[in-house]
Amino acid sequence: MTSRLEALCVEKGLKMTGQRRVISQVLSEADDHPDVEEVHRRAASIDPRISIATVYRTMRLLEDAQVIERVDLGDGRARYEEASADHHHHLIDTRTGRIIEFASPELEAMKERIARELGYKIVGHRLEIYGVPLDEEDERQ
Amino acid sequence: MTSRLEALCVEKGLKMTGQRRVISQVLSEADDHPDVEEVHRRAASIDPRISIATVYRTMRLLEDAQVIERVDLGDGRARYEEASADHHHHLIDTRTGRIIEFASPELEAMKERIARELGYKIVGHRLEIYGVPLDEEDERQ
DNA sequence: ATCATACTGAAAACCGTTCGCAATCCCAGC
DNA sequence: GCTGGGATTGCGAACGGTTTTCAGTATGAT
Ligand SMILES: [Mn+2]
Ligand SMILES: [Mn+2]
Ligand SMILES: [Zn+2]
Ligand SMILES: [Zn+2]
Repeated sequence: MTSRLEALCVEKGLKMTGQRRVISQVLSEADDHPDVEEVHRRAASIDPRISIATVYRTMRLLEDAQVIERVDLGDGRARYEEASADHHHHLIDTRTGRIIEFASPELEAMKERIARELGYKIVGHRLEIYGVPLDEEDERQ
Repeated sequence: MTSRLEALCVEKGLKMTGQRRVISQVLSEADDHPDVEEVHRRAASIDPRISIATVYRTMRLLEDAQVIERVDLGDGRARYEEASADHHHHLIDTRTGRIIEFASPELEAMKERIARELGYKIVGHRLEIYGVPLDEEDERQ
């Protein structure tokens, strides 16, 4: 079965190896924001011969090919998600680690305006919100 | 001469050593966003006996005491600035590395509103904009 | 001044990530 | 189908920023 990301890779002319096929499948099936170790864990459960070095290399390859996107959530490691047409940001529940995605055209417009007023054209940006559920806000850590 | 940050440290009850005094002075005089190595370089030019390990330890101490704030600008290392009453964000010129500070109450309010709508109370957030000067936007890398 | 305690410097450990290298794989061309 | 050569892999070593360990030193309350 050829996965969504595998098709994308072929389309972009990348050489398809067994490892890349497995990693593409793992990423196609993921609906979260796994880090490299987690991708490796999932890939290894399909084919245990895959090394972590290859996962690192493949993530970079796929990122460069714009098949996936790197997400920096402030914990020391890189997380990834499938590249998608709809740009969004993340709200991280600091109690549970749960990640909620959100998009806000108004916010994007405002950020655009701020940059323009400073004399700049935006080439990239980053926004994350860390929060706790409203109904638990008075609970002790 | 006791620096602004040194006074703050004393106020917070931190034991004042020669090293902490020098690092406090360096940070008081800084008007940029130095990383640990840069702080160490500046501190060592005042007292060459200061080790980088002590700078790392002191930065963490001052951060925990909320005397300074850690800034993550996406290059792999931590940068710091004096903690100040006025919250702000950074626009990074990707051509020169120049950092421009900005604040936007509207943007803060919007972010507050987004979190509330998702059922969350904000405990922290991060926003950086990467850009190039408007009048150079068509120049090649 | 004394002394317990906190702090320091130097080196080692750490952690996520990249690299060097020899062995292996992929696939375009036959 | 088979083959050859360039790309890819697995492994371990190296990397860069940061933290820790530990023996020696400085601090500040008494
Ligand atoms: Mn996402
Ligand atoms: Mn700043
Ligand atoms: Zn955005
Ligand atoms: Zn803000």
